[in-house]
Amino acid sequence: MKSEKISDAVVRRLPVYLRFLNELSRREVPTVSSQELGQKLDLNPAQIRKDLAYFGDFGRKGIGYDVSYLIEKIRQILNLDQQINVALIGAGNLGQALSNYNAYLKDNMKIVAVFDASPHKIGTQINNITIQPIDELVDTVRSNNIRIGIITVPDVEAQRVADQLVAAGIGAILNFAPTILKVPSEVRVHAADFTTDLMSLAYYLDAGKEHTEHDAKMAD
Amino acid sequence: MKSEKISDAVVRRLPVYLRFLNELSRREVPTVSSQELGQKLDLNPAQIRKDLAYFGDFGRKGIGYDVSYLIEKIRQILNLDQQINVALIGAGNLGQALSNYNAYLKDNMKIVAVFDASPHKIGTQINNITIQPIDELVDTVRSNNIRIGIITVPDVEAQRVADQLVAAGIGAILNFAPTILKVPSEVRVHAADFTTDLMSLAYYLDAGKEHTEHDAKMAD
DNA sequence: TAGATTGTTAATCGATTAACAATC
DNA sequence: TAGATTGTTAATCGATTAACAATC
Repeated sequence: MKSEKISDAVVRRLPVYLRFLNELSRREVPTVSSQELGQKLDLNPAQIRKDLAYFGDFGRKGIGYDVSYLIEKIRQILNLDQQINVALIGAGNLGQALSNYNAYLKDNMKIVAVFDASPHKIGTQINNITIQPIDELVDTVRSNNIRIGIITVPDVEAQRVADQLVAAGIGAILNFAPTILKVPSEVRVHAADFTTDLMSLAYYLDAGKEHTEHDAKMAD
Repeated sequence: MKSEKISDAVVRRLPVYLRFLNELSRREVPTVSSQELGQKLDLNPAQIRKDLAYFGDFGRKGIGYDVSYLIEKIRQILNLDQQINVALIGAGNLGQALSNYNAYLKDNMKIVAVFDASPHKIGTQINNITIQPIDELVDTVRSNNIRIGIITVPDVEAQRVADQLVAAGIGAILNFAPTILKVPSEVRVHAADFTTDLMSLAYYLDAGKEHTEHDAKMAD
């Protein structure tokens, strides 16, 4: 066990490992090598070994990694050995869709509160959770030990919601709004806006279209 | 204009620039410096200048970047000076939520077809688009010049859908299913699974909880 | 034992940042 | 002109990959 600084790139790969290990576990595969993992996950085996070695010596030379043991360890690393309570702010289409993933959010993550600004949504239920007004956000986050907030409100409201999450002592935010949130450095933010993803994908499309780069302002 | 290889990191920042530039344009701000951009977007100004300089000399020394001109240029770089047709496969909750973003997808990206496997969804409308059976995917993608596919089907079906998109000649895929898709190297895939994001965020939560690392298996 | 595979060091590769001459 | 800001080179920083001794 080192105490180097772990990079974000490493942390982002851990859930990917976990997901595949869970599948192996379901199939009752007892051990797996870094080579096998690398092949399935499109990663370099050396990278996988290095990633895991940051946190401990989980493997056995000549054998590989014990699937159940590695699952247990990664869950510990990701704090998923305890229940992590999550709040969802914004009960529009996207928010409702995400709240349905509660079932998928095994591994101890759970959306336990949903907030919305719209008066006619407040009080209604969504997946057995009663939608609360945003005024109640700070109190509810505090009293329910909510550690992560998912922002699915419109663009212009995102920063205000983030401010309230911060005020309530949130640890991390997953932001689906297309805005750069300003938060204190101890609060982790991940951008999850899919329109940005789509636009960057468009860049790679020219393969099929011959890269026609004629000078439009030639006549000058 | 260089012809170096442009890294994915650079390409992913371009839509972020574009988004903020569009806002400046709306506010009728005529020019912007790399310093201002950097401050608003939490990026190093030198990085912004370098990113843009890969594609051309868009700025003016002593002045900064002309907002409208830079918007035009970034849109060209991202192929958004033409309409990019997008298909959505999987009309569940998440798929429906995303299809509502069509309005947001200014900048010339448009979901033009929606597919689903479920017989009782086929034929119904979603945002004025008739849901088609997945059998029709290959033909529709080809005949409508669809370049990007968004996968919102369940886990186990994702690879099959990806195979069909590839067969139809798709250029890029945005994958919301928690699977590593195997596709030929000329097809670009972005993972957009939010459960993975959430799990990696959980890693950063220990700040508040004192990192209690007691050996559970001491008595041995 | 022989074969396999880890953990880790060293080498490589790539991305970010600093610094500054050029110039508007 | 003086001040501001670009484009770009060089320096730094960080992440990935190769290689291999240790060892199951």
